[in-house]
Amino acid sequence: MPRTPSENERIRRETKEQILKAAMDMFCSKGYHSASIDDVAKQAQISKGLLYHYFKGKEELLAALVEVRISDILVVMEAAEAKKTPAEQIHHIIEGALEDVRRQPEIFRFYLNLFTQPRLDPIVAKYSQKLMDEQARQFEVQTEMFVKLGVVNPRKRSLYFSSTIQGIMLMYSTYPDTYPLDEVKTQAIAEFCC
Amino acid sequence: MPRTPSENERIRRETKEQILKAAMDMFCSKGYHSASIDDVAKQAQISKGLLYHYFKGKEELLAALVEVRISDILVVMEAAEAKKTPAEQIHHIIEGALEDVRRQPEIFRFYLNLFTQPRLDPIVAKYSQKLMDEQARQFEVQTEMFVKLGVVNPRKRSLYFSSTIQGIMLMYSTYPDTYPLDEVKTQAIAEFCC
Amino acid sequence: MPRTPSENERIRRETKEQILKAAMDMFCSKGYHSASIDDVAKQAQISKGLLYHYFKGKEELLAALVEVRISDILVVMEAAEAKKTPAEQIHHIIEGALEDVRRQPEIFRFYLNLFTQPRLDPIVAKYSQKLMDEQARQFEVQTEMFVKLGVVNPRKRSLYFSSTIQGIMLMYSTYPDTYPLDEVKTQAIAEFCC
Amino acid sequence: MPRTPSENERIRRETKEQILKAAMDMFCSKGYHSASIDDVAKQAQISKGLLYHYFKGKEELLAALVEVRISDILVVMEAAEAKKTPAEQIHHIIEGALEDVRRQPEIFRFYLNLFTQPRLDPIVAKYSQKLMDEQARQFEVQTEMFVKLGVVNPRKRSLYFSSTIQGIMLMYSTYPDTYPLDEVKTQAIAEFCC
DNA sequence: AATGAATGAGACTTCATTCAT
DNA sequence: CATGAATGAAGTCTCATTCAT
Repeated sequence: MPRTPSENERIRRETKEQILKAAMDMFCSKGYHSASIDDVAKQAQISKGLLYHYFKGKEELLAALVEVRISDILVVMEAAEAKKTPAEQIHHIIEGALEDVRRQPEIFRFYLNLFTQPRLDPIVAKYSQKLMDEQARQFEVQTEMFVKLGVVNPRKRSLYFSSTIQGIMLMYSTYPDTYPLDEVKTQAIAEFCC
Repeated sequence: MPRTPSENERIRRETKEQILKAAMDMFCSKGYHSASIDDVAKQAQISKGLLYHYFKGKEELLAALVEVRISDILVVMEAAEAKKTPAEQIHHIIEGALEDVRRQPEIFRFYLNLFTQPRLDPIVAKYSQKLMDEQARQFEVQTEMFVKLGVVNPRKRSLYFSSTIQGIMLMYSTYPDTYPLDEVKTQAIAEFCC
Repeated sequence: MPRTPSENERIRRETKEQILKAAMDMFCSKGYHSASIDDVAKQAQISKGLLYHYFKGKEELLAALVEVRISDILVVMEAAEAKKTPAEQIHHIIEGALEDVRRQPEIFRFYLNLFTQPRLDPIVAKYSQKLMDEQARQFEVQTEMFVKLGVVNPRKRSLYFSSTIQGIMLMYSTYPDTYPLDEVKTQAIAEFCC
Repeated sequence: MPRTPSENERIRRETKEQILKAAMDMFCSKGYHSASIDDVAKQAQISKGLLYHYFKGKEELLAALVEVRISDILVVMEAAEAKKTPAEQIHHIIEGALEDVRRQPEIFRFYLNLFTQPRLDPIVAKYSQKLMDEQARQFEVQTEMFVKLGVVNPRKRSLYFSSTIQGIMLMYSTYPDTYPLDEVKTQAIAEFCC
């Protein structure tokens, strides 16, 4: 008795989700290169064959995860843009970024790791670039906020802001147990939100 | 007649140096996991066998490079400590860190990549930890400088300072062609050196 | 449709058997250290990868073969114990041991070779020890037979018996073409079975 | 100032001796295949290069050791032949063989290991064969003793005798700490020397 | 949709041997 | 006589991917 098409569709979606979650888990805990397809399939509790049925290969898993990451960034930025004043907008970016790294420091580490991957790595570089492109696009949006805020050199200020936030995220994800994220967040808000 | 011990010593030193340089090159351009021993040997223009004559394995190459990195960090910090006023000291740290990343952004990227490697990676974690330990030690030294500077909460300030510097280095090494390092450096000096 | 679990089970069993047979062949003809995994895989007409799919490594092949050997020894000893009189029991041990070496002198040679391997060989020693332990256990059983036989010093007699049988097996497996196994067997039976 | 020819000759002999001793040590403790040329050179406290100056390769080391073994066997057999009565002759063989294995069980193990090496092992087989040939030659000498002793079937008796002695040596070298060599020796003498 | 048996390229490493000095 | 730097073939093992069912 064959499944109905809609049921098939649901199974497909759920299984894909399950695989992506497993891939994120394994990539985070072992690294993209060290995590094997076997690891991912076992974590997702499916067979290797089925994994290949859903994703063309290891690379496509990475691609899908990067897509998710990009859309996550977009969500935060769009929510920020929806705020009325530029101060609120920047405040929202800080909150969004720092609360995200607080929730899932390993995931941030993973993307940062991707980012710092050698550009010659034939597979990884492509997706690293995608992330960089998206970040550059969001940088323009953010700079516009500093323009509205009326600072002297908005582009430079925006860059310094990004550097600081990235640095905080880097350090928190490195020392998640001891880094006083709240206090540092306050300091950042004080410096950039007026 | 055998070679004299001193000549052997010279050959050993030079070949080791050559290998380490090749290893740094390949690890930077392909990443630690993706660069093969073959790659390193070819880059160093020696046989795989000779590489193993000098280093017990791939891991020992990494260990040696990490040692070099740690001693580089130490040199900057000691030079900073030798300065008379705390403002000069912090200024020297900023200069040291940012000029280093300007000279060799890929090398900074490589160590950052090591840093963001999953802690479960059995080989890499050990050396990543070594770097973290050294950085923690240097953080204490740096905090002492902020104490002397008389800021309100020196530890918090020191942390925020480190986060900012790390963030700048991260972003510069990501966009070495467009990032206005000089201007950002000026901004950082203005913020932290008084 | 996937294969049924039972069919997979069958395939696994058969392939494993095939590999173990090939391993025994190659170990016998080239020795444990000299036979390469490639040799075994080729002999079994499978790929190296599949071999590793079934056995964790070369050592596990050896382990599996030693298990088989131990169970072979057990079978003979249990059959001997089932006999009614001690004379019959000892007679059965002689028959079992000598007919085994007659059927497969190379296999006996292989295990003897394992036995005489240096204790420091990190891999081999473990399995050599397993064989020795089992032999020691069987020696106790055998000594009990000599007790029942009523000889003066049963332990010493049992040891002398074992030495003789081992020596015969050693010499037959060394000169299988010329050694008069039947006549020597008769001599041994005459000496030990009354 | 060059050495005198005779001094050179002495150095050569001593160094060769030293190397052979080191080779025996390493082969016994690690096995012929597992012991590396480096191991032997280090044990002999000389350089690899010098070892190759004295011996063409690993195989020649084995050859030289086998020569030594053969001449050791010969010494015992000739001493036995010099005895007056056949009973004394056989007694001397027993003493010679068993005291030898008592003194150096590992060395006996090593040669037995060589003996049980697969015949296809291209290197080892040759020397294993040499040992077998010599043993066969000595077997004839020994059989003649049993002829003089007046036993019914001297050839068969001689074979049974060899098997027993070999078995005792095998078992003693396997359990040197617990095997009651003296008592078993007495038993063997009682059985074969009258 | 689903399984896991099967493959083969390529990774790390060891080691007998050669050679310049 | 003596050294140890240097080589390269061969070995063990991993893993992304394919395929029959």
